[in-house]
Amino acid sequence: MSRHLEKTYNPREIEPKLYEKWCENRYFHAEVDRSRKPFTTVMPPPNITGKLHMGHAFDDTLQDILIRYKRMQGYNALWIPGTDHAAIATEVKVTEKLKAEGIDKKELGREGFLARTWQWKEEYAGAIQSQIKKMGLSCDWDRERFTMDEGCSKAVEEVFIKLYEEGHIYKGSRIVNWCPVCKTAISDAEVDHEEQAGHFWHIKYPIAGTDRFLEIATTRPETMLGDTAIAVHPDDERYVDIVGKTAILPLVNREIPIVADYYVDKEFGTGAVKITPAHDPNDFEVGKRHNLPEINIMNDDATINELGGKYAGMERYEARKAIVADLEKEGYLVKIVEHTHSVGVHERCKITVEPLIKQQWFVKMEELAKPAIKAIETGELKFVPERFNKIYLHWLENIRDWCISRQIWWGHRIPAYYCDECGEFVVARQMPEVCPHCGCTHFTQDEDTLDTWFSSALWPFSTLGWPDKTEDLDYFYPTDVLVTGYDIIFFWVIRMVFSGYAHTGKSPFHTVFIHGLIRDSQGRKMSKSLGNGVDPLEVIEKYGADALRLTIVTGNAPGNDMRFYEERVEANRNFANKVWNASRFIMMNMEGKEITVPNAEDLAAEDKWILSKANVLIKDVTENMDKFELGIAVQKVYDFIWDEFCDWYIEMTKYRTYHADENPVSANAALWTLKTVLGDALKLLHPYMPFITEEIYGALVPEEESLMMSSWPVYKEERNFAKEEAIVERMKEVVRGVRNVRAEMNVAPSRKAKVFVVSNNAGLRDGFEQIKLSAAPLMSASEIVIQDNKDGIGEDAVSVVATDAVCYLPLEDLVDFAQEIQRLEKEEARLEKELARVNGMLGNEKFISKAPEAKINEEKAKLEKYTQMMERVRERLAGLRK
RNA sequence: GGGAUCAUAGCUCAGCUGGGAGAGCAUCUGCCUUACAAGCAGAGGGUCAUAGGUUCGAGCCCUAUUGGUCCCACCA
Repeated sequence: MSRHLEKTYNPREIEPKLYEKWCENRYFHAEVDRSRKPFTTVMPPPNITGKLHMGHAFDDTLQDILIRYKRMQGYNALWIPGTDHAAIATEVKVTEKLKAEGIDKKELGREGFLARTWQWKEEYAGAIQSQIKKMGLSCDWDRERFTMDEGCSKAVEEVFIKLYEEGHIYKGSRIVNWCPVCKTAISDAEVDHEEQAGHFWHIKYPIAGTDRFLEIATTRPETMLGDTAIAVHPDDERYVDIVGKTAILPLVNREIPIVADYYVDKEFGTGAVKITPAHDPNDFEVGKRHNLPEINIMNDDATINELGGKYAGMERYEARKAIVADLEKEGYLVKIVEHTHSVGVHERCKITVEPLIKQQWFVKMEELAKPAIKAIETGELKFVPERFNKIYLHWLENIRDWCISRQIWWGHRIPAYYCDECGEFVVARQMPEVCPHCGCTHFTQDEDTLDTWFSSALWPFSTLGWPDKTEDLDYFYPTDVLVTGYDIIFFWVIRMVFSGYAHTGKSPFHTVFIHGLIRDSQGRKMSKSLGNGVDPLEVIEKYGADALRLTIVTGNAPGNDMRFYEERVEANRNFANKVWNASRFIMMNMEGKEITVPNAEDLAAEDKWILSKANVLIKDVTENMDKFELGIAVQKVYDFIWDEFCDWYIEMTKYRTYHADENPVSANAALWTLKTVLGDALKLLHPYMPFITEEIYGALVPEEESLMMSSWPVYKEERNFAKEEAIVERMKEVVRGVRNVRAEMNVAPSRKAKVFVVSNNAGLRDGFEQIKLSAAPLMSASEIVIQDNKDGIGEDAVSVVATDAVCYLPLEDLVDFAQEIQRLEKEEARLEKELARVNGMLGNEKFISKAPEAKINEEKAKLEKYTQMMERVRERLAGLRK
């Protein structure tokens, strides 16, 4: 007995109810079960800085589709959810919030600030969790994690110590990207480059002991305060004689050497470069080669420090102005040239970063990168789409050391302890008791915290219990697929892969499934400042989560960006409604009936046809999903349900179900087929539209506990019905032809007419005979008469030519002869074109000799079919023209 | 400077390993046919950016060009 479905599909009511049921039954939960194969995915942990946006909805929907699919296939599917502490990003947000409350972060102190941030974390992680639930994501809530929870923190500490002990982590003074607003060092990956209009200031430096000058050009004149040399190319004839001499730094009056270095490009500018080792990464290198002093002229907030003489205390751009003015006044400024160049900005606050020399902690990357590179070559790791292999490899092959220390409070504090006496440090799990260097017993922990990506890099195994050797880790790790956007390959994917190899000896996943970004309808990135972001929750509220999910995963190629259109969500909501109503109709017909499995011979041709179609669909969809072609897969299900199943099959069952008393066996066969095919279609659709499919399935198959826990349909050889498929396809041609004629002649559907089908193919006539009652309503036929001759068909009947058959509509009083001739002439022209094409191919000797035989036979069959059709059309035309 | 990617119907985009140009939306026509007007049945609309090449056959493969987007890179 089926349960009733409500009259209208109402996602708002259904969705939360089902999600609750899934959770209550713990369907999302996975435990170690050695009898089954695991399928594991970790959710890229969203930052606790705010609500989820469309990008998350996209990313998470893709994962949910994969997880639900694999779960139905019988895998022990585990999807670990969680959130990321997002070090700097969160610290900035909390600081802003405090500021709005009139609280200065420093007043609160480290402990107080962290307490407030944990409060913030609770609030936002909760909001994120409820959003995830709204989207229907089937992640294992019993295993929800946070990058700063106890286990993850332990993993971070373990990794830091291990890498330090192995010599992969070092502390050193290097040029780092310094954010003067966040007042912390950041990694290269956190710097965005922006093209900015700027200037080249050409400045002349006097050469000591001569009356000559050396002209240089710079985009950052204020850095001259820290110049410690001028460099020229060793082979530059213009400057050969002055290498080894010194120049006088204008305004500062410091004598600086003129050195020769291959770094300088002879062709560029004047061929002479000012060297500021403390404020430029290249100059830093040059400085090392020539043992130049490093003069840091800036404070942490990018104001000039005491080494900047009269400019001390000025903000960097203020100082720039003042210096340029002074240079001009004193005659050192040669010229100013307009120049656009790329400027590094901090991705979080968009402030221009300042390269500065700082004591920081670094991860030495060269060795660690090697296995991650090899992983692609050996195929242990692959990207989908494949083109992202290159991007990944290019970055790894040119990797630089990773600056991991941050001068902020929110994050994992570096486990290094400094002796209060001698200043030496010890890297350890706990504060040491005695200093190995001086024997002192007082220590202070390093104030710095780690880059937020340091902990996310461990996510695939820290969430499974690493560094402990847990059962979970042994069973679920390595994970299978990682789904993420191309924008964080560098930040995250690469770091997970090398971390996986370094700490577990394995790649943390075998496949990285990369997707693009969601943009607004004009193709712009969704952003807060533009106010063009679309809130997934609002869309869900209006159209339901299923419609949103379907929209997100269709209509774009893997790895490409997609534009978001509300119209598309609406169209998909309409599809949901279509599925709902079709199901409702089927269940209405099933009402009160005991449906039994029919004998094969009781199945009508149309039953076999749709079963056959569904069977192929199952195979295709499974193949597509295995290749991560999720959009293609669901498009096929969509087309099948709407076109084949609803528009053809359901329509064809109406006669039999409406006249069940005439032939109960046939009616049962129809109902059974309806139920079976709908059931399979719901299964195929379930990963994409979990809510509506679960709700319907519950009513359709109440004896089963849940659709999400049911098994994925499989292709069955015995469901191939080629003969019946062919007959129904022929009948569809007839129906289309008749409909066409009626439409063109403006005959109302209410006006039923007799249809004659004439064919000299006995098998086809027999097949048509069996399905004519089912097909009649589709063409508003009062009766379909099938015969092998034209007896009883008036000369003025309109004819439609189909493969192997002609059908006639005696529409005497409705037909305009001239119009009918025109119609047939159009048909004749179409066939002529087709024949020309086929004849062209078959008449081509090269085609015959080189094309595969199957293709040739295919074309030969077409030739025969079109020739026959042409004969009939011409015959008919001749008759009409008489 | 290097690399990726895109250019297909009015709009947004599919088109898997080469084998008769597709979808959704929009437009037009006709239908309240007892599951669905969030629907049904039809129609119009494309030199697949340009030029070569490979092939029996190219939207698809190769080369070049044009135009857009993006990523990477230390050019002072």
